[in-house]
Amino acid sequence: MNQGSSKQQLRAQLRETVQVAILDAAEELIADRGLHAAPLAQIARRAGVAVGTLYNYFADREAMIVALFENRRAQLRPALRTAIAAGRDLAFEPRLRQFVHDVLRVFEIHRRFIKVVIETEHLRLKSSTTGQDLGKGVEEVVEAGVIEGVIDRGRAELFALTVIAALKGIVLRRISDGAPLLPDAVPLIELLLDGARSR
Amino acid sequence: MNQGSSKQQLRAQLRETVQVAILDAAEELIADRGLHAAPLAQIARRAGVAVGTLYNYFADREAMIVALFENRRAQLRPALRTAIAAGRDLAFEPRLRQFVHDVLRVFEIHRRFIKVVIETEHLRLKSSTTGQDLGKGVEEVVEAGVIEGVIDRGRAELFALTVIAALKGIVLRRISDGAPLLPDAVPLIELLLDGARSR
Amino acid sequence: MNQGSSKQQLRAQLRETVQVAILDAAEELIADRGLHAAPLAQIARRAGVAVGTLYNYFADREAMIVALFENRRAQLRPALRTAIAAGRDLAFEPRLRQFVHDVLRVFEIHRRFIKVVIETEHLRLKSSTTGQDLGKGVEEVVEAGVIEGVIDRGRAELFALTVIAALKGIVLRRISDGAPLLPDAVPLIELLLDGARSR
Amino acid sequence: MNQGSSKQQLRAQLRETVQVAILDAAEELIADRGLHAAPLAQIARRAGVAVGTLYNYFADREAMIVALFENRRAQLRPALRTAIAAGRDLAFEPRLRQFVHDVLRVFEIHRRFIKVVIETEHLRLKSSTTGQDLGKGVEEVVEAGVIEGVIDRGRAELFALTVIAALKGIVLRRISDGAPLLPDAVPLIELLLDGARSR
DNA sequence: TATGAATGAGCATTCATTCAT
DNA sequence: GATGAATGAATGCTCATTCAT
Repeated sequence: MNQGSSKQQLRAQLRETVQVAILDAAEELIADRGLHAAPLAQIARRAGVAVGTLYNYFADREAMIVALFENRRAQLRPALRTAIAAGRDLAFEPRLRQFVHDVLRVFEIHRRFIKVVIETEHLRLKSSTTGQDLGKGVEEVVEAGVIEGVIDRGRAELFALTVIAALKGIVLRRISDGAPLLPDAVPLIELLLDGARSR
Repeated sequence: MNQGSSKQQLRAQLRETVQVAILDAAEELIADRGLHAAPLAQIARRAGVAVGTLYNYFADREAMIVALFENRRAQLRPALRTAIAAGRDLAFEPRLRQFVHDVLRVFEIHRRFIKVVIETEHLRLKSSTTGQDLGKGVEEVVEAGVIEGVIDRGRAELFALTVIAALKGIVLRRISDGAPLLPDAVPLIELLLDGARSR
Repeated sequence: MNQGSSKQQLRAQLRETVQVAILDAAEELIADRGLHAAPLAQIARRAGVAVGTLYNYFADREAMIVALFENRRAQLRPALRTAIAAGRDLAFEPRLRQFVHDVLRVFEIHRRFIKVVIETEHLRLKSSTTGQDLGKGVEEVVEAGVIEGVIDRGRAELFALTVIAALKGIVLRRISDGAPLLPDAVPLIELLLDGARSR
Repeated sequence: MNQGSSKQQLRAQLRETVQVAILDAAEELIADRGLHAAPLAQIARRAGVAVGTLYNYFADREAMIVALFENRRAQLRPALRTAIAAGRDLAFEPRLRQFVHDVLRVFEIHRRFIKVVIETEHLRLKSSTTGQDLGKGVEEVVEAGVIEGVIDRGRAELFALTVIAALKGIVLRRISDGAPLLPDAVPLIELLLDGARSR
């Protein structure tokens, strides 16, 4: 077997490594201080490179942010799609359970980025579509619930909105507390399906 | 009776008028474009004063933002407190209904500022306490529900979190759609208390 | 008589003064070192203002350059137009003499800027039209010579080209030598009309 | 005879080839966009080499420019010298004709570089001596005219200046129009010797 | 007090130069 | 020698803040 790597491969790997370091640094800073408090100088320092190096990887600051969102999305989207598709054969309730569970599991892996996504949502960055991906997923599942007759069509929109908002709110809180996300999956579903009244 | 105003009073009124204009302009710009896209020059222009004038009213930009948040809070807080206090004699369910209704009514009046509050929450501005005020209110009501036995203590935190998140999410959506907030009050309460399952 | 100036007038005068200082500084630096060796920091220093101040007068560097060219042109163009119009009643030869004389007199007053114009001509700045103004003038005069029968139509273009080139070349040389421009007027005309052969 | 090339010779040839490619690329870019709009990265790309390679051939950017000017001058200068020397036995008028004709013929071959030379003349690059070479030639020829009594000594400088300026102006125009240079040789000489007046 | 011009620190970006492979 | 990524100084530009009038 060819265990060695060609010079080109080595270069490409090195490039990859540096790019990953830059995007990680950017994500970290943005998550910690916000998109507008993450100057390139700091990103470069945290990534361990010079400022000019950033421009060997991205055309400009915006392109770097776009790359960050697209890179993360490339990891998140398939998982979200799988989460949506996974329960397609299930009845509404188990499907919703499954979906929320899967979503939180994915979000857990990308905590830092999820924080960034939620906190920058109001900026309506064109490259930030993860929020929409989540929205689509919830809507699809809810629509299944409507068709199945479990959810009133008239209440579907509000329900979807609430699911999305609750997910974001809880995730944000847990992330800021350094707490895990998954434990909230089951109680949240029960709350949303059966209501808060104890029986 | 002294119907006239002393020169001092006139001065004070003028000051008040200008300050209000400045804070309104700031709020408007921040709501429209974000905290970091609201330069003092634009705020001054929109307020109809010169840049230098801003510094006769506020020590610096941050102080102006603080003043904006405190000014609005001064209007919101009493209303929120009233909303909390109002239902103190009611049972949990009607109290929650009342509370959510009152909150949305207050938020409706301050749509623009509420947008600002929610969208800047992640910046953890020390002066921004409206979110906490809301949180406190929800927690107090929920606590009443726990004491009354309607809400399980173990689920209280999640329930409170969900109520808060749902309120924020729905309010943000309605504001961005230009839709009124109040129509969501009743359905939301029903959803949260009884669950999404149609019966 | 009102010898005093209103506050506004004073402000406007001050503004004018500063703007003139900036454009002069820019012209000086560009004349000395070239358009691409005149950083805003140096222009500001030479004008005795801070860098930021430049932006109170011009939108950006390019706008400043444009303003420089337009300001100078506003002074040069009328003089060139007058130079062209002045000899309209004269026969070709005296008209050409008059024209060249007038042109050199105007150029003498704006030596520094003329240097800039000639040396930046190849950059084809949209705002730099003085070269064209001169070209138009020469062509008009030459056309009069053609109509009068003094100049062959077939040689008119080359003659115009040569007049323009000679003017630029001589002017540039005299400016770089610190010599006056006018003394060349008469000999140049004689050379161009009668040829170099001594008789 | 040794018809083959040693390894060293091959190396030297390769070096030569690459250097030529680099200088050509530099000349092309500078002619098209100007000295200050020709970054090394673009020169390298156009030459088909990596940026770092440039530094194996030239100490730095300036040295590269110097090399470009010296390389071209090495081709131009002999031709100019020949042009000057060629007419040494001729009378002034035919000598001037010959000279201008020869100069334009040489310039035709090096259009691109001549454009660069004329347009960068005001930068007074130490390495750019082609303009001086031309000047020397014109002066020598004119001096012959003075000695021969055809040109007044008092008008010699102006005549020389005008010849040089006219040559540059016409050449620049023809190059920018994509027109050939030689057709202007005869009419230009007639104009300069006999004047513009048609007889 | 109101005004708006002046200031300069901070930021994004470019590009000649260096250097490890 | 060739490569191209890394470097950081230089530059244009923004904007909160200061200050003379």
